[in-house]
Amino acid sequence: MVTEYDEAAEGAAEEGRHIAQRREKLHALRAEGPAFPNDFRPNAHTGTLLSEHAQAGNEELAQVAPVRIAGRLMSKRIMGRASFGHVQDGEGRIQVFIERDRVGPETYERFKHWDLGDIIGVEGPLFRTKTNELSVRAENLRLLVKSIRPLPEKFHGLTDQEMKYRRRYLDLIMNPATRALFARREAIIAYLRAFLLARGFHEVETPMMQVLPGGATARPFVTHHNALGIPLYLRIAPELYLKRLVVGGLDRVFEINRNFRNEGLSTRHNPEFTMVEFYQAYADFRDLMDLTEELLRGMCLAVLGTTVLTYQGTQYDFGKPFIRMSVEEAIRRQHADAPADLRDVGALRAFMERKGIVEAATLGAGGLQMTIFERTVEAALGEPTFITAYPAEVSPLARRNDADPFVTDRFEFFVGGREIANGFSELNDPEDQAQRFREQVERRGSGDDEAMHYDADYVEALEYGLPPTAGEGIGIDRLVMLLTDAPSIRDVILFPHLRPREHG
RNA sequence: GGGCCGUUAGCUCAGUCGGUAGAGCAUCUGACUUUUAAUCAGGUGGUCGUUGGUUCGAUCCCAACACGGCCCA
Repeated sequence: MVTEYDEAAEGAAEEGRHIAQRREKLHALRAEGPAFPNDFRPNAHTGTLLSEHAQAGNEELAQVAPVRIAGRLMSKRIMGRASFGHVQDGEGRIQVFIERDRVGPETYERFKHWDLGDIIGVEGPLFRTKTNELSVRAENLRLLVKSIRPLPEKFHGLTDQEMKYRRRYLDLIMNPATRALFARREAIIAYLRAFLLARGFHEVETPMMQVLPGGATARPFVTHHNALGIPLYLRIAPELYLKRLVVGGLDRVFEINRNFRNEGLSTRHNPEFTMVEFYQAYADFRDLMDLTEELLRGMCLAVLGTTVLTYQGTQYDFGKPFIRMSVEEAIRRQHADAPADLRDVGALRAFMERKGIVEAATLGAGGLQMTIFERTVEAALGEPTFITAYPAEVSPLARRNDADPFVTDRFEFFVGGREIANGFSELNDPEDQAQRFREQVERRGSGDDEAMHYDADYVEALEYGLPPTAGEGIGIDRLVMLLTDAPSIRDVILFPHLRPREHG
């Protein structure tokens, strides 16, 4: 039986000698006065100090006013009546030099019993040591927070993947690379937001809890609203709400937020993931391909400083024009022996049998094409590539192509064999939309629990008139993986979902 | 869902061809006023993932389970 994670019980069971010793030190502190003071105000950060005084020698440093820094004690080297240590704050770490005769014997004695991980405040002038390291010569020294749990070992740090994910704070304390990765994630999202705002898009928030889950084909999470006595679904996509806003006259909208899909956990899937979706009226899927190309190229340049990125040992060039080809073209390019008629169900099934691809019996030609594409083509799409002309059968919200109604005006964007974005000219014909929903409901009836529901409220909105619009979604986590060379989606999500730990 | 690998001290790991375990760091005591994985001397610390089985005896062999990692679907 899965029991709720009992932190207190687990903590007590884990407490060994180290924690007991530190607890005793904390109890001693309590006896002396407030053990968790909050009156120390640093006036500097380590990273800034290090960069501002990178060139300064001791003569220049003598002219600089004393600094006050605060942070975690990460190393401690006691050499009799003087000691060195490193203090780490949000920007990095700086060395502090502590002399008994300067801070006084009482403070010095206390310092000797502080532990790695304790949060301290240090005040004093900057100087350079014999080995030329910029350091703070402590004049005042205070313990601000007693840490009662020991940090991971200082040299190897924290390498256990599970613990990095479960106790991300430790990962952030111990591994500067983790902090750098999430800083880059922040920069990517900031760039994206600035890019869209600069082009007149409005940032909005739409419901995360929905009466009908829609906008994508995926299984939702279900929750329950007590007062209303109804089930509510965590959204699988914001799409249908964003398009309602376009009906309402917000011609350009976007939302950056979480979606929830009830799927397995893997290096590429987290049940909640971050997407940006944006909609632009009076534009089509081609306009969005151009926009996407500009966005990603600019983002690479801004975030990486280059348009050539390396992911897991392979280079991808975002500087040259992205490849564009249709689904059918891509299948033909991959398979010299592909059927002459890629829309003939019999021919497709025969082909799949030859290739050993198993598919659901209910699929039509479009669905079969997509199965072939997903199983055999996707992984081979290395360089930045737009795949276009997706079958209408698998694109229930996309506008049909005027010349070829078998396909829709839709694209997906791939790099390194992975789907990063999905966009299309929106279906704004309410009668066609109603028909597509009916087909989805039929599919749902025959056992496809990822198929969509009939959203009458959305169809009604379309009946007021949705301007010709193009929309797109970009998976932020996968994009961040790409731009940070992260092998797992868990590396780019601060608190990825893991199976809860059982105990007892 | 399937395959492979892993789980030993707070952390990083070694090890036992079956006889209840070691190192480094951390921690504790002592020495040391420019060190930086500080150094030197001494000490403490483990139900070896869980549950069963085999055995005189299991951390080691076997099975199941749990959790994680990688690969595949």
